[in-house]
Amino acid sequence: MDEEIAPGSRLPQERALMARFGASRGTIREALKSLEVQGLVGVRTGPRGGAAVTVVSYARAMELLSNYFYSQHITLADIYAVRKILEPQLADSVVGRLSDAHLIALEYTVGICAGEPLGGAEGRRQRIAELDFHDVLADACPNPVLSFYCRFVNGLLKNLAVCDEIYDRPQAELTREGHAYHNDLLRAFREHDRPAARRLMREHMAEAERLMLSSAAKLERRFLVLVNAAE
Amino acid sequence: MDEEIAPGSRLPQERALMARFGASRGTIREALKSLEVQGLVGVRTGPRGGAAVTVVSYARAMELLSNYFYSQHITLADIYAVRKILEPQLADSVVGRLSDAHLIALEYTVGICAGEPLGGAEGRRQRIAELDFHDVLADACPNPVLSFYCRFVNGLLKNLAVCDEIYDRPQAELTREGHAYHNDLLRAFREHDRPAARRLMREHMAEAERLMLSSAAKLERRFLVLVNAAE
DNA sequence: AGATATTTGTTCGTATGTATT
DNA sequence: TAATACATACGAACAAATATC
Repeated sequence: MDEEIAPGSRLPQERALMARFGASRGTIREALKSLEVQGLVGVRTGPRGGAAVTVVSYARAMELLSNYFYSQHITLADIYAVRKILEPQLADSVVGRLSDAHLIALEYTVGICAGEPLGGAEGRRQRIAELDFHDVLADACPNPVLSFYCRFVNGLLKNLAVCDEIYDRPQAELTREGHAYHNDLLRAFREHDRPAARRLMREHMAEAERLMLSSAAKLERRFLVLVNAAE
Repeated sequence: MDEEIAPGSRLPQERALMARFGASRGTIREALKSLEVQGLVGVRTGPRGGAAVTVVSYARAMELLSNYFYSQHITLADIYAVRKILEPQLADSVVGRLSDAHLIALEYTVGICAGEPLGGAEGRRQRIAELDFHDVLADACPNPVLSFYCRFVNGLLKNLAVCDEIYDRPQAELTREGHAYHNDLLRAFREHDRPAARRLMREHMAEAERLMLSSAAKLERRFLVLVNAAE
């Protein structure tokens, strides 16, 4: 029973499925398409092709769940209300569990954010790298639910329209504060200092929330000025 | 632009889509199937039928995300690590925001769990009602991310195999404690007592975690005894 | 490297079922 | 009840991709 749904195991080819279910090609293909969209199977052409059971990837889960949130109005305050409580728990959970590869990946993202605060496309790369730091932690987290929840909010911050506008302009304080906190967190992880990791992350999130909300408010005011000027 | 993706707006019929994209019926239908599985459109037959844009429902999002977690090994400890931090925040966020309908729904679930602790199918209904209490809170939560995160872990607790085994046997302490906490929470919500709501929920989750982990450990021991006896 | 066989991908024409009017 | 409009399903054929020899 378990072997039947083991990743990598292959489904019968279309012709066999047609015979098995007494359905036409089109119907079988629609069913396979459904499974494919859900990320449950992958389909290849050619000899030894066909549908094979796959593990649903994080990327696919993220895409599908994003569709749900598309119709919900999400604010920066909503996101940070969640991050403020999840991220300290995440930091706690990875203490003593970071491999050398994880530490190198963390260092790499810190390095990208080391220089001067930048705007435009370069600044955006800095912001993404900051979020990648947190993605690495989620990657090392042994709790699958906590890990997904954290990565998903990171994804929201990478894609949200409001954030794009903020990321477009240089964020001096945000960049400096973020870099300092990530450095301190890295040290805490190296020294297996669980209380410090938790505390630093809590402060980091509180500061990030403050600065992001402040930037968003500035943009809002600029927008209102433009609207008033147009009237 | 916005009106084009407004829920309820209808897509061109299949024949029109065939002309628009220069594709055959089968190809168009596979594309529509993809959108349908993602919960983005609903398709009806008959006159005034065809594909219409829909809002992705919570139920669909839950199903699709469940596929992702199917391949991840989730423990009760994982779930409660998340619930312990999310639910107090949820309780806080709904203070002063519960409608009469919400309060009635909460009362209803509390009523189901009022009697003697039961096992089997009846006991399972009690456990589900306990989780429905938390679902109502999520329903009233103004933060879409927090709301979904809480409801999803509730869904995990409703479906997890380990939980089914626990729910099958009468859980005296779990039932009594849960009923008491839900009653106290209800009072805190009525009195708009934010600190009390947060504190009660924190204690409630800590107790629930303790009792659930203890029950799971008992089942584990019983299982081991059976295995040893069989050898 | 190239020919070949295998399997999915796409198309067309047609027939059937179903909901609205 | 009958007519209409639309999705749903079928089957045969051809095109494209890909592994194997």
